[in-house]
Amino acid sequence: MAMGRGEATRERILAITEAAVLAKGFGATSIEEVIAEAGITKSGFFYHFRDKNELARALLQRYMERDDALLDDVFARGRELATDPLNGFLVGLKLLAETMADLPGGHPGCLVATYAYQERLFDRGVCELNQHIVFHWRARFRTLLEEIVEHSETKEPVDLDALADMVSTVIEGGLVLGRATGDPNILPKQLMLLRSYIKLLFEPATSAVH
Amino acid sequence: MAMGRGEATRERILAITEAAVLAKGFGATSIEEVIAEAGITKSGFFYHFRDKNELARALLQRYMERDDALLDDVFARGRELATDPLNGFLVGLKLLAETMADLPGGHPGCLVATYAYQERLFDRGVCELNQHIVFHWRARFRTLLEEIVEHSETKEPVDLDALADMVSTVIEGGLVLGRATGDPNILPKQLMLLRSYIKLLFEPATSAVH
DNA sequence: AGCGAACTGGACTTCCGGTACAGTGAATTC
DNA sequence: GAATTCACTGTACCGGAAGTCCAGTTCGCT
Repeated sequence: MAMGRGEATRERILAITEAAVLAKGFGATSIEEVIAEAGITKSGFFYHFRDKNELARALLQRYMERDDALLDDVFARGRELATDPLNGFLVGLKLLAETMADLPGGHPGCLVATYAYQERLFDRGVCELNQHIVFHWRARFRTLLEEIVEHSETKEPVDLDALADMVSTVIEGGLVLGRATGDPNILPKQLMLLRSYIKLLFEPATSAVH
Repeated sequence: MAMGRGEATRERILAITEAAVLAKGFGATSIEEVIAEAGITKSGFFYHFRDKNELARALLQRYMERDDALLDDVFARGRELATDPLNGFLVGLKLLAETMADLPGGHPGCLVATYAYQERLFDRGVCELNQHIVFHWRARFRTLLEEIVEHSETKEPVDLDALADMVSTVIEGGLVLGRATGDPNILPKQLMLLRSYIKLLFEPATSAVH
């Protein structure tokens, strides 16, 4: 990425802010501390972002792009390693769990959740972007699930949108519990339980012993 | 509850603050707006709470007690309506989903999650209480699950602590998604999917049509 | 009537978000 | 190489909110 001088500063501000926001929330992250760490002045900051809201939006945008790339990669690799869509999805979930487990200190948390619990702080644009991200997740996982149901039936009748949402639900919930307890292993374990559900739901019943 | 004059004011402050915190986060909730709504002065506020941190702790304490009472009730009723522990748990989950769905405007959100994403604002006592609540949930659901495994085996090998955590995970994740999208139905639906998992996991395979 | 709990009133400090605007060095363009 | 533009700096200021201090007041109970 060739970055101009301005772009590099903007990126530095975003990186510093993201760490701070995930560590202590958006409201508790002061512009002053960000500019102190970035080595710029307040005027410099407001040259790049009109206000804190614009910073929030840019941050969420950046977060979404990276998150998207990670999920693309994980589930594409899962699909490559497997012979059918169901197995691809299961491998993808396992890879995701491993990726989350391998992060030093655990996943730092999700900006979507951070924003969801501070909505009044933000303007409509930011809230809409947050909503869009969740719907984007839903569409992503639904696509994968639709490929699965073409090959195998579910043992219980389920709403595919809700099932797609369950992936996001488990990730968000796992992150909340992980943060609240300080245990980074909760998220990976929860992802493996979700995997177990998907497996039970789609795999033909085997009477085999484990 | 017979309340003294002081206790009533304290309770009023907590009720107003809880609504505000769930609506826009703790950082964005100013003491000034709380006292304005409560009709007291700043001095009056600081007579009851030393600082914002003590308010946070009292709020979380209150939240925990109510949450506890609700879960006690729901799963006790579930157990009464059913013949065995597994069915009792499944009915409890359904009752919980219905309770959440019946709340006007949906569940307002969970304070544990709110606090989890703003930890640096709080002192150790508050963070420890937050952690304690999650472990308390784990113990609660684990107890119920242990009764179930005494009667029926799981089809997949699962860690009971992780499975107990999954209830909290789905609730927290469902709330995050519900808040982010503005759709209060997500949480109930996710609870029903969790129910479906528990069912598949413990119920002997039936070849019956749904 | 008197005591203590539950406040009121007001003055003050610090920190932060945000505004305003004039100035400046480095790079790009003509 | 002069002009322009970008990417800032420096300074000064405002309003809101957390929090402190303390003196005074009202209410309920014994």
